[in-house]
Amino acid sequence: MKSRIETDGYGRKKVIDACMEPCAIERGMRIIGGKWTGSLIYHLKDGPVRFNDLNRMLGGATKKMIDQRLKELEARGMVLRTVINDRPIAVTYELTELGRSAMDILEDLRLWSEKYDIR
Amino acid sequence: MKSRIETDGYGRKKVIDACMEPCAIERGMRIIGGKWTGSLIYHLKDGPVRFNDLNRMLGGATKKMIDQRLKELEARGMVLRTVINDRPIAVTYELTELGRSAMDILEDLRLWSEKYDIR
DNA sequence: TATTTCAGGTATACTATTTATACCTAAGGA
DNA sequence: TCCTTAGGTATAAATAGTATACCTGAAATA
Repeated sequence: MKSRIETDGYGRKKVIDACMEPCAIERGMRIIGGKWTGSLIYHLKDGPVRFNDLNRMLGGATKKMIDQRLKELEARGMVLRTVINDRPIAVTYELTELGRSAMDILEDLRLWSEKYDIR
Repeated sequence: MKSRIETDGYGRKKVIDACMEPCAIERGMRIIGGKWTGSLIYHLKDGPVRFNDLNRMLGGATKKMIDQRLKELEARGMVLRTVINDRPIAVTYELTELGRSAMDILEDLRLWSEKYDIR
């Protein structure tokens, strides 16, 4: 975020150093701000959860969405997928250290949302 | 976020109290997690900025996106639009108190993004 | 025994959001 | 005169998200 602005005598401003590609905020949001991603991470905060339980916990998200988000997070090393049993298949998802590192942001977001009654 | 989980002897878990509608995290994300919204707010942190300057600062977002996001944020009372001049038209956008209240979250997100080199 | 349920997903079709590109009006500068 | 700037809007195409149904194998229910 290097961009600066200078103002001339007429109140006109000039951008001195625009950020030409997604800045840190934007890059972060693309990860934890994807639809359902934040909720997903947040619901994993207390330890491993199984796929269908996540699905039930996030009323409103489809299995496809959950699946896709979990795969994204796994690919980024934020979530760990473990097959705990095949036949009957059973899988759990849990946060890695990196995944857990986002919890503070999400907790702040939750508090903010509740404080200002965001709907 | 009332949902709880109970585990039986086989590692199977049951959701006791699922959140059936978007929880606080999700509701918050729908506001500041929209594409470009976080960046937009963040770039307003140092005071009023004009439309085309925002457009230049957020390399990658189109005017249409910027316009739409600013209108959303204005409608939520997070941003204030002021016409400082007509003929030649000049408009500035700035954060309200509510808009400013989201800055801590965004600042944390920025630090997180940079610390873990999120791309 | 037959049907339904659950696990963890995938397939298909549809809708909504985002992007790319061009354009608008009025004023000012080269 | 032509080009640029301001603050947007219009149109079409690409991408993302949703709703719904379905798959395999095991186990519980009728």
